[in-house]
Amino acid sequence: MSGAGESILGGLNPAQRQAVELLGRPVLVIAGAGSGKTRTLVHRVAHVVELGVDPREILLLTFTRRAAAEMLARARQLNPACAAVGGGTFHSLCNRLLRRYAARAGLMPNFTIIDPADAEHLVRGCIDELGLKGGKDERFPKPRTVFGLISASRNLELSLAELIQTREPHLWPISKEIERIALAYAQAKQRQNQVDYDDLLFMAEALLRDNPDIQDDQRRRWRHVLVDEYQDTNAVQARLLELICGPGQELMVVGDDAQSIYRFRGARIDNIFEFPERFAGAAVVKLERNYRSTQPILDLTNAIIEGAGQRFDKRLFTELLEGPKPRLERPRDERGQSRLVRERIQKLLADGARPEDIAVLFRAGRDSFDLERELTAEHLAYVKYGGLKFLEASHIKDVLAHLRVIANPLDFVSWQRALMLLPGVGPTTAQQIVAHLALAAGPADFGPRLRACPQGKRSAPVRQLAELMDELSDPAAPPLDKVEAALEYYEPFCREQYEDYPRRLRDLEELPGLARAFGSLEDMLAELVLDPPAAHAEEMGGGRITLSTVHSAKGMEWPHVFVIWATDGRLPSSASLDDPDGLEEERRLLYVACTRAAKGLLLVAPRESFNRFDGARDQELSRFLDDLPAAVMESSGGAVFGEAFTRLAAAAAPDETPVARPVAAPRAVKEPAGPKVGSVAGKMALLQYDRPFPVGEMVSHAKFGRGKVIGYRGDDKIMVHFTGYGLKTLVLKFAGLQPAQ
DNA sequence: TGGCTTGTTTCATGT
DNA sequence: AAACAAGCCA
Repeated sequence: MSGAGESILGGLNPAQRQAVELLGRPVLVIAGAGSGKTRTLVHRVAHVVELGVDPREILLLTFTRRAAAEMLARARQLNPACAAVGGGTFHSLCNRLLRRYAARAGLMPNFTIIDPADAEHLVRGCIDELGLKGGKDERFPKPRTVFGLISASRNLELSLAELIQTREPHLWPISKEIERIALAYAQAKQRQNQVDYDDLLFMAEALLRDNPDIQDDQRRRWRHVLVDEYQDTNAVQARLLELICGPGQELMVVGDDAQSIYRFRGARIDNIFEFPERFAGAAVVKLERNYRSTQPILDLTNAIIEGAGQRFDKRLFTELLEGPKPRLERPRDERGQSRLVRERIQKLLADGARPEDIAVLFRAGRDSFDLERELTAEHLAYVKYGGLKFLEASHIKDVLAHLRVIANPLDFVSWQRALMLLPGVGPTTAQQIVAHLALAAGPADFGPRLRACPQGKRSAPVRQLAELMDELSDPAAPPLDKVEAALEYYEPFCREQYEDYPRRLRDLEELPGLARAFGSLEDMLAELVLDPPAAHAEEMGGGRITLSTVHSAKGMEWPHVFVIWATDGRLPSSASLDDPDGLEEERRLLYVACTRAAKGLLLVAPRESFNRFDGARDQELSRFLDDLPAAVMESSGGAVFGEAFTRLAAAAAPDETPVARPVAAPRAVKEPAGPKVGSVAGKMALLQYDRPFPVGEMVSHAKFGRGKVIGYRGDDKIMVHFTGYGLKTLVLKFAGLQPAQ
């Protein structure tokens, strides 16, 4: 065994090796971006299997199912026995627990899991039911807003009243009504045997907390627990971990506070900081050596994160010194951006890069629409992650609705959806039919009841639906057969309803392939809701460029990365500009985006964007890039600072005819042109008078020796790249720098 | 009355 | 793109 063990540990650096081998106490691994975090987790799994631990007693909790699958595949390569390791997300673990102990959790075992879109439907139903529509003039908040509050209140574990006061103060007068909706929503879920994402966590927590025998059972079941992306867990998830992991079990959590990007969903960076208190005797291991990126890329990312209030101090360093500097390009507009990115991609491909080596990252799903058009026109194949999900597309939901009512006959939301597809059936008629169906004893009863109700007697389409239900309710039929029956039934509706039906029918073709993997309809639906496949995910291996939101790109890396829309208002998103904590998260988001790059990084920030209301609007460079030292980036117009200067000059010069800007009253917009220009001018002054060492010059420091001035941060700090110590930010007043020859 | 059509509005991030 | 409101028609 020692031979194999050696080979597993062989390629690890000392810190990684320590994390892999440390047993007998809880371990917190602080893993900087690209520091071999996944490698460490995978090797630890394989290592303990080598030591003789039964792989079925190992639990690997990750942020997405995709991450779990990838890690387990890698572990299997090290040792085939790792195939039996248990892996998944907190949500999927909770799902399994709740199905197994449904009765004791107060559920029926065939409960359906609803996604936020379903939840909003339910909430809308509750608002109607309570008669809260509001009069002519007064507008009641949208279901989306109300559900957002309900979910936030649960994730942050604050009362609705508190949340409304701080987050949506204008809704304060109707907070009582919102509380009534929240209650009605909870009751509706219970009546319909449904569970939302938040319920999965809280109900599993209650199950473990209130049933010591189940908790013991879990604690005995898992000898080893490993948790990835711990910085993005929320309060319940941390408590669940405490419930599952007692003394005597081996626990390792891995995270990076600089990469926490799910605050909006209740993630607590503090879970990391509190780990040593909550798990007594914990050891902390830091992984600081970066294996992914070249030094020029790290110089940029270190500079970006420098401005954040980081608490676990890490110094990322690498030995990959060679490589081009990250570049910044400022095309005129979105089309220019798309063309530029497309051309650079074609150049990379011509130079021998593979499509799968290239990724384009962005803040929001829609930020890539124009680029997608450009890539499609040039026949460049891509996969897109994030944004609209496969499951959220209405045609997919339509088909699944028919299957969901079979799995859970109480799922009236799905009934409503299925019925409203029929010609002549709108909300009211659907409601009437549902009233008849609610009396059904089970799926086998649906067909007869549909035929017997008044609408069924009159309408041929309703009778067709009845036939489908007869077919679907056969308990012996495998999920695949049911999916195919539902697809066959739905196809004509799809052709009828959607102009772009060929694309949608192609999407639907994915379903049978997914169904094959599952033994029961319930399992299939649950997995599908918890881990929706990426849109247009066609067969792998064909070699496709990746398009991804920054969130979905977490944990991934590519040799060549493009970050598009690096402008103020997109990244940072305009929605977070007035919230300092939200803004901090935007900075980390840009950090995560840039640290995905191994060799090449290109940031693109169009100079203007167009939208229907305001016409063309000038776009400022993202504030996180604007205040960066010039030397960490190259841009086509020279240094970044030159960029700002060009802008200043352009603003001062009376431009051509004031371009067709709508005369209609502009909406109240922040950032009037004046002060912004003023601040740029202020910067120029600083450069001249307050910055004693020119960028690019060599300086010397008592402790760090010789280094090159990379740039300044604000008025009082200087950034210097020291030979042997890497990039440092020093307070000018105290640094005692001397010019060096 | 209820369903359907048309125009308007709005749109992070994701388990 | 899809949800919503308003107005039209059976």
